[in-house]
Amino acid sequence: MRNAAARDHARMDIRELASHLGLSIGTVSRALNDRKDVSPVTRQRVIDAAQVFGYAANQSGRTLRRGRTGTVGFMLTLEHDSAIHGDPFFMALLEGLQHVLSERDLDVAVLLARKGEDGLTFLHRHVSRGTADGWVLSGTQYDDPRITFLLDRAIPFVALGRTATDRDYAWIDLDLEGLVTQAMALLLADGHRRIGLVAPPARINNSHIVVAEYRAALATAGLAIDDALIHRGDSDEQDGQAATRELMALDEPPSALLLMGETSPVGAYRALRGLGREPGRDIAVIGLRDNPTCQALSPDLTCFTLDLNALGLAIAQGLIAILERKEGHALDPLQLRWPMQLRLRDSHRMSACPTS
Amino acid sequence: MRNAAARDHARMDIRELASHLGLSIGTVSRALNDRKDVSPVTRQRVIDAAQVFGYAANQSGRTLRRGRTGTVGFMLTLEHDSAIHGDPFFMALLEGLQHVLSERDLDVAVLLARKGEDGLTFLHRHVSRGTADGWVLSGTQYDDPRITFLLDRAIPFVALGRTATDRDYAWIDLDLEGLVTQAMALLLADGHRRIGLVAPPARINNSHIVVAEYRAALATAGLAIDDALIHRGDSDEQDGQAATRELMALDEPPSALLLMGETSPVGAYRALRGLGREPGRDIAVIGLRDNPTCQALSPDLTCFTLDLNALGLAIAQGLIAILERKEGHALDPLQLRWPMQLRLRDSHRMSACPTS
DNA sequence: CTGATGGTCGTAAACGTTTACGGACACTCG
DNA sequence: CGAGTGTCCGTAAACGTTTACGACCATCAG
Repeated sequence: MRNAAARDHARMDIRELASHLGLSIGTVSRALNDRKDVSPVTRQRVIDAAQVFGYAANQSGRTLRRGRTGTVGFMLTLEHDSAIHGDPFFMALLEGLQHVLSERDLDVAVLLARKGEDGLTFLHRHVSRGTADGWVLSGTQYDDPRITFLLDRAIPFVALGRTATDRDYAWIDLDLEGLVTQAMALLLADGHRRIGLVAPPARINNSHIVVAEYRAALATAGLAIDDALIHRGDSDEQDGQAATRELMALDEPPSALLLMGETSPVGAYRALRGLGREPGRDIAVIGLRDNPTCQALSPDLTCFTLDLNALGLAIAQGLIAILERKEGHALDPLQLRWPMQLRLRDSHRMSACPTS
Repeated sequence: MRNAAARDHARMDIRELASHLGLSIGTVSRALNDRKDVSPVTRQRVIDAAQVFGYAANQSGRTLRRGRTGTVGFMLTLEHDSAIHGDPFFMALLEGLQHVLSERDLDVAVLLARKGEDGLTFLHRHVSRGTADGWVLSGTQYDDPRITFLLDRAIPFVALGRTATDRDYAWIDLDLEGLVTQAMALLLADGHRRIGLVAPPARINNSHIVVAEYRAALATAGLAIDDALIHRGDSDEQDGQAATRELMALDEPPSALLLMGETSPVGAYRALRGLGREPGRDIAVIGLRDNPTCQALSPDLTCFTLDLNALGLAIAQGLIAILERKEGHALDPLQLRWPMQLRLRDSHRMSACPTS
């Protein structure tokens, strides 16, 4: 027996709400979803009652019927691969995302891969369950099976980072080419001839881009390339420290370091001081990004700045374009290298100018 | 006409899978959900087929029927209130959470409040929609309406941080009492008599706890309390800097600083150096936590350590206990002050011992 | 007065699962 | 041989929505 008074404190039904109002569930639903075929006064009455009773349409019922969830999934594998990941204030990126998506009545859900769960398995599970209407991928690998999986199933998504595939899809990546080019130009102009590069691990796509651009910059300047000056590692603090030690132990150590990991500069500072050398005085250091961690460094780290919030906005807009495209209508996907500005601070200057 | 061949590339149905196998949907469902009344060979056949076709039960259908979502919501308001929040590596906490919940086949979804959306509105929306079976609340305020809301609706949840209510509910909070006591004992033993305190803003519950404990420590030591030495602020870098400047400008500036914000020490270092004073030499500094940001500081910051992963595990276990309790069975809720260890590094030592 | 029109609303059929129930069949035991 | 007992499976009714469809009524033109 369906009786409002007899029911306990469970969540309120649309049926219950309708009976309270003396209306049919159809009318209630139409009123709440802003559809026509409802008189203005009835509509207002329904909205008010929903407000009073704290009713909101059950997500599962609505999703089941509508065929879409109203949710965008942000996939988070808890490996510290991505450049963005380790950053606490990738929160700012989420903020930007949610800001735009809110206007379309979409929610953002950050989904966590389970312990030991492969990224593809994770995505597979959520996609076939229909957890979200669209996806934001982060931490993209050099050869990332998730991309082809989503493309094959025609699931809307935007990837944060490029991969090695030649298929067309939407991605936004940091403009690492421009970034390395700018940094190298600065160091070369300052007279540096031996520049150490600390790059991400080879499984990350960024690694290849960074190294290629580094080589190109040297070649353009007519300088020889010494592979011993190129280090690939986990792009964290520990690796930054180890890499710096390794590079400084060379017969001809570098006079400048370019560190492409978020927290690598912290380790580099530590390693340099362990060797009795002060960054910004004995050696030039350029970092990747002025994340909060690097902002704590002294002397101030010369590095690039990034408006994470704006990046989040762009991702959201790209995803919305895909979600809202018409059926047959093709769409050239968003493919954007996100520019970053070089901020000159203290760590790249040298008291004593190096001689080659 | 329901025809497998005629259907396009949409997600696979349980009906479609069943017809492929020549079984009824009931049997397929039972096989996949590990229920009895299915022969072993049939079960294996179904599982294999699901694997091959990449089938996973639609989340909405399942949730609708079962009455539970299999998801735990982690509520994230993007204000930088909480001590944990601003920390990127609150990721470690999520990792611990997911680790335990995975064993119960639960997923973690971090839900973001919309731009300008009140925390209570956000929670209200998701709870009445039935987004998750249980919730983890972070960034709890001194007087937090979310707590009473969830209690009234009998929704399972664990709060990360205490509030001012006297009702019984499950929470885990940092053991700020022990933390302040330890730090004050250390500083007092070192002969410090004027100790500056940088506390969170008054709307945060922690603020009251910290200040009370600070006062108690001074009283126990038989020292007078100078309210001018107590600063309340946003517990971020900017505020740490401003607070330090302010405290050092007093007629009798403190000889030691106790900073209860995650990134406050960064600002404090900056401010002190701006005044020509070196932390760990001219003044003693103790920070809250060795988060990645503070790990970049030099000299090394004396502060507390926290196993975020273990904290996540504890939260998950507390939540599971609530989710799995029997109907009539009462349960004394988890209420835990999480201990933190003081790590002595360099910033609390002083070359010249202060005289009162 | 009659038929058409338009505005409101109720009815019922989906959406994809899970699960209580019952049926078919094989086997065992008296 | 009959009844009882399992095992395995199919049937159908939920779960809470949205929405196509049709019914009803008032209004209005002819």
